[in-house]
Amino acid sequence: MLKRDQIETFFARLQAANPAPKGELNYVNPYTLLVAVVLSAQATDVGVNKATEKLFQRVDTPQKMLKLGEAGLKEHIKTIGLFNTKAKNVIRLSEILLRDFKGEVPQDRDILQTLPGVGRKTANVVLNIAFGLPTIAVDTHIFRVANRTGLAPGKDVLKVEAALEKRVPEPFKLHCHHWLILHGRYVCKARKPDCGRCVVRDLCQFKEKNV
DNA sequence: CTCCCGATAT
DNA sequence: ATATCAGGAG
Repeated sequence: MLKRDQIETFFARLQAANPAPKGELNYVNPYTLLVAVVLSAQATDVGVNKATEKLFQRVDTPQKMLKLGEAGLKEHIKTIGLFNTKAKNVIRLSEILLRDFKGEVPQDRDILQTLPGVGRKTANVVLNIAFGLPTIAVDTHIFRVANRTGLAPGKDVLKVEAALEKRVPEPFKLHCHHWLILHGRYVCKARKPDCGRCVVRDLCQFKEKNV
């Protein structure tokens, strides 16, 4: 496990490498962000953006989504994996938002998690990105980076989230999600980690460091 | 733990 | 050919 001063250095370097980190999923408002994140499960952001580009031009509210309908939605997202269940979830989720929340996205994690297709990770992303809260969403990339480096080891995503919550210094909390995910996607990759270009290589506890 | 399930990288 | 991709539900 990394020490406190090492963690400070860790994030200071990621911040220096990427001062204004942003996610790579496209959206136009909290609702479309929620939909985009639901669609992004086990899919690449590039693939999701390709499908949502046309979709969000026409559909950016729960009302319009219900007007489009499940069949219409599937037509838009059929290139995304797991599209059948995702389409069902988005339609049902939109019905609930419209009926119980005046068509708006609740700013509450427990409520968000009651929506179909929305788990803890998706809820945390929406709270962080759409509403600016310092929640830490642990996806596949962050789980891998946290464990590999020794930043915040844990056997499951909940434990990693708790460890990050404890160990990430306050000034870095708001954007740590983006720094970690981008680092995981482009440098600390699942298959072939690019340790040669890693800015925290000297701190990292990964045993099989590549050249 | 299994199922969902297309596109992309390796 | 196969592992992986901004996971969640039964």
